[in-house]
Amino acid sequence: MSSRKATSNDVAAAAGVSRSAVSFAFNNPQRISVATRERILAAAERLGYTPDPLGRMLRAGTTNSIGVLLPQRLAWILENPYYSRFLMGAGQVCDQEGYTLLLTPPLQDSVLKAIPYAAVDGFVVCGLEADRGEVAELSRRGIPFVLIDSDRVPGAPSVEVDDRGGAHEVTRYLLDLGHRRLAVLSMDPGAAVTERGYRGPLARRMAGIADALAECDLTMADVQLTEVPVTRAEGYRATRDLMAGGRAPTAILALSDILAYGAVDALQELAIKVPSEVSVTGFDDLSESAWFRPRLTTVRQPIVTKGRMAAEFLISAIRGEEQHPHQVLGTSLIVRESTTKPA
Amino acid sequence: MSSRKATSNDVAAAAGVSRSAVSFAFNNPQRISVATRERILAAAERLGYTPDPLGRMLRAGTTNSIGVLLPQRLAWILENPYYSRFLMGAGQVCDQEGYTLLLTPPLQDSVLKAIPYAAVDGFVVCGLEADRGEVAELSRRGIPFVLIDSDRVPGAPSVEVDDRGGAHEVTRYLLDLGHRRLAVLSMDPGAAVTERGYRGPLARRMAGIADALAECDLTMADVQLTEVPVTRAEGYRATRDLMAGGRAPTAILALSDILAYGAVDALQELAIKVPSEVSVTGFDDLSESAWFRPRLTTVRQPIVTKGRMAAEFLISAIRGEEQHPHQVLGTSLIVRESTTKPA
DNA sequence: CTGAAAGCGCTTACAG
DNA sequence: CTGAAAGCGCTTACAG
Repeated sequence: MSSRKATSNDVAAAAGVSRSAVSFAFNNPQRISVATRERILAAAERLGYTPDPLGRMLRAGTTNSIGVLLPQRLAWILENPYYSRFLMGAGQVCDQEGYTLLLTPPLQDSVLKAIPYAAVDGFVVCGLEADRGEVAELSRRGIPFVLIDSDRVPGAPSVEVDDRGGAHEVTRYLLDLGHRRLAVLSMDPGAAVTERGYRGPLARRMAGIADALAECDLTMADVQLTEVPVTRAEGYRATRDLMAGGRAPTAILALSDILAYGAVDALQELAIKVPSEVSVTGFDDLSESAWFRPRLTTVRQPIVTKGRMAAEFLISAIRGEEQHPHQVLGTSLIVRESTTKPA
Repeated sequence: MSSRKATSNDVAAAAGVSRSAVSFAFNNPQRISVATRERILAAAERLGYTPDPLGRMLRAGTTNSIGVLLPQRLAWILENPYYSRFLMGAGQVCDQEGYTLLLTPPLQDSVLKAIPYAAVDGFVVCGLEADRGEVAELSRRGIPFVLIDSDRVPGAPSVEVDDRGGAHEVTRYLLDLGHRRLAVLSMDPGAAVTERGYRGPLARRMAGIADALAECDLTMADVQLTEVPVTRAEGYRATRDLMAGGRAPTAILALSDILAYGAVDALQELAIKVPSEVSVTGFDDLSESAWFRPRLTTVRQPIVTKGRMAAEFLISAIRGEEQHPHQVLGTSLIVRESTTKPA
């Protein structure tokens, strides 16, 4: 038993047949006689032969794998329940269609650089807020891709959510309840983005908030905006700071359920009653939000559906079927127990 | 612009050089003159050429990707926070070492079948409770692998947690508090496993519980065992049933935090106070458990570390460095607010 | 029923 | 500094 991996050549030699026969034994049994086949299989077993997937893929021109091109390192992505949900949706389709899922984080901090190294039949591209050549690189590679959580790029298929409408609806709801001292707890857009304003879903949510404020003759200057990384601990910390400040809000509008959980944690610790003293809203409607106490009022976005559709569109593009240029999914306001009129 | 993807051949022809030169232009610039290089790059740009990753990988004999061989469909795996944590640990290492992560679910319901189709340099194998030839197939493929959450297989490297010790400790803790009417809320081991008793981590946890019971002259027959799929809703449902039964427990020992959350949900809905009327314990110590109300008493297992170690061991094996045959990580009982003496 | 050949796309010794 | 050749491992028309 040599240490080198056995190839179809070795098996062919051992069984006294050609490489074609070996391949047929594995992939096309009816093309060779039973006797030959058994001889080949026995030799393969003895040598510990297994067809090399890379050779197969190169030959077939297909990997049966779809890539998820991620905007951040894996450790951060997988910490975020939003991405778990999204990947679950994409995973459903992979399960169904027999694809594996390649998680592709930036290479040397560059999404662009990761593109040419992934052995996949297509990409779902996540959170590409500012296109820094990624779309061009993707087209150059000549494999299909679908954008999600991005700004719209002409000619690039995408699956989006009506973030603007969702943010408008929840803001309007709080305003209609009578709240005027609003705090917005937003996700940190990251250093790169600030120079030219918001991008992607966050920009749309901000616009939605502004829309609603304008309807009540208010502007963004009338709300307290805090931007933090999306973790429960950061939501907690930010809320403690907020409540310690001069003009405490009567409602906290979080742009993520995770941040809303942290906000409630902080308020409870400060013995401030939710919702009677301060209302709190989230965004996403993660499954925990229905179990959370108080049950969280939030904007539901169909995260799993988004993942599912993105993967479905991608796979039909891979198969050369119909093209789906853009798809916008609706949101809905889920009113539960964490909101009420201001005291 | 033809629809066929450009290859290094096309670029070579367009630039009037050999394919070697094209390769050098991309991978080894100093081997050719600046002028030639620029001519080649210009041609590549014009033709939209990008080196094909599959050709490159086949040649190099390396994919820069590690596979995670999963025991269930992606949709189920990604629904389970346990796996998110585990993948986060593995992801940390991938980030650091520049690997991508290929999620490889069973193919046609067979873990075995998925093995030869994944273009990876090695596998982390999860939850292989009963070895049905997977280990042999893995060895045959001739790439390194590390087992997680498995029974020990001779010669197969693994990273484990001291499930038995953890289960012993929490059971003993409840017993020492004075609880004698215990209900154990366990994960459903799946149809295949029951015939020959428990396997893997679940078997070890059961053994740990039995150890502790024996120390108080009790046996498994003295506890109420319920087995359900690991979701909060199932934990909730099972607990409602439990409390409706004849001899309601004074303590519920859940073998997963998720199930413990569901148990508390049910108790709260039944207006049964936790912990004063019924104590509840979990297993895992997910990050939410510290935020949960009442803060959950649970067995902490180092899930992220497990993922990290598995990936580290795998990568050093891929690099032909030292071998790490078996590693057992400790657990610890985290006592919080969900447990107290029986009423 | 079986084999020799071509080719998927790439890179790296080897000559010149 | 540059090119022709070999080869990574596979499969599938094409002959026989």
